[in-house]
Amino acid sequence: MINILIVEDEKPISDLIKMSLKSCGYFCEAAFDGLAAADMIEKKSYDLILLDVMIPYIDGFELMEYIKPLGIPVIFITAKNEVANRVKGLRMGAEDYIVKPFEVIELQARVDVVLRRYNKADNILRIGDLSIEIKEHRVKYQDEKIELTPKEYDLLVLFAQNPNIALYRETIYERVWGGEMNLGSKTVDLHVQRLRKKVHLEKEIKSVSKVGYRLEV
Amino acid sequence: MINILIVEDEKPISDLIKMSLKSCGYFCEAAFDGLAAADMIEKKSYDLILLDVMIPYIDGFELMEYIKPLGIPVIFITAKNEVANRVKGLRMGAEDYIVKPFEVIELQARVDVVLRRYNKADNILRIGDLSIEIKEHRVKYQDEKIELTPKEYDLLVLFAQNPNIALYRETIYERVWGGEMNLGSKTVDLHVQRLRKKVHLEKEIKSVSKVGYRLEV
DNA sequence: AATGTTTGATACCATTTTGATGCAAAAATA
DNA sequence: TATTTTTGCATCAAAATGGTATCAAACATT
Repeated sequence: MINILIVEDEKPISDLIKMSLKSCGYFCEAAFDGLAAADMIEKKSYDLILLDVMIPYIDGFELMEYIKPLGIPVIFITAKNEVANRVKGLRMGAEDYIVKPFEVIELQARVDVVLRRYNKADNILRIGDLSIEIKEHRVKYQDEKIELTPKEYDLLVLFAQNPNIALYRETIYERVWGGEMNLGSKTVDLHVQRLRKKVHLEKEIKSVSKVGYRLEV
Repeated sequence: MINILIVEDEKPISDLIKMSLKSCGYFCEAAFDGLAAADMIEKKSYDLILLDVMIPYIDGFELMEYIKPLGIPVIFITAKNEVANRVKGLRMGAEDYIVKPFEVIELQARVDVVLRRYNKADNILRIGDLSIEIKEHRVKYQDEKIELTPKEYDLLVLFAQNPNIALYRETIYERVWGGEMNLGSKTVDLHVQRLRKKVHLEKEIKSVSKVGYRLEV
């Protein structure tokens, strides 16, 4: 779950952002001044911070200095006429900025881009203690690397992308191997067995009689 | 020297950009339509492309598809009322966009940010005891100079700029050699072997079965 | 032209990946 | 419960893949 902190003193704007990002599946929290924001950042690690420059107590730039060493990406929120602030923000290491008033869809696109850049957005799939890093093409079970063969990896990604859905053998074959499955082939079964063991999902990958398999999470 | 390509059909704007980036120490070239741009990109490798969407012959989005596999960052240039285009550009993988008419200083800031992000500005890349001095085009292993051939060097830089990312053989070929890889060619493998030995990254450059290679740091 | 370097094709080997087979185990069904 | 169907799993051989040595063409340098 991706955590975004919105630091913005104008409540209507803060609410608008929160709503629109929630609708993209992100979890958001709001701070209405710099002090509150600093507190929240200390307590919890966020994946992204949306930061207005003109906020009470501690301004956005000061807060930025504090955030920078943490390596959390920041998108500045600035008013239309604040070119100098925008530039300053970028030079200070902000990933991006957005100008008030903004189109919601554009905000979403920018957030997606920054998260993608930081490998936060859908790059990591999780199933319990198992994590699949897509770009890295790497699978870990509690920080311990697991070596998978290409077919096993593809199969695992397919399950991870379709949790709780019963997948027909034919569907699995088509998606992982491509093309039609020979009638009576046990290729899929075989690979499921091997995968189950390697990634400790013996319980979770259930067989569905007559159909195929389902990953339960 | 950093090379920037400006793809923009309005001459005054193109000139303005060129002048302002030159004053920042960047080397700039201009293309006034999509076709010309495609030609230039083929001939030479740029560090950054500024791309207007509305250009003759081949539009910016099409061109973007072509640039994408090359791994060259793109900043879109859009008109004020083209929100949809901006969003589309970002979703297609643009690093950023800038809205016409823009403040010169802001353009400079954005260019700097993108270059920094791609480690183009930042001169020394490090992988353990290995250091790559980009400007000097020099590689050292614990102060001892290592002689690399041009292809080996490019390959190493590609890995260094994409640590922990699994790179497909096809991607590697496109980025280092340019153009399509012949099916079944072992050119990439061969160069990876030679590079591994020369720079003592036998352990770190891992092969990813059926995919390609990943530099682990 | 002669030399050395860079590059990529080819062939070969070791290793890994793969899927077929047969049978045991489990589950579904009568 | 008995029977049938389906799934789990060990074994093994074929196929695919990556690593390596060799070699010749392309290229630059003298």
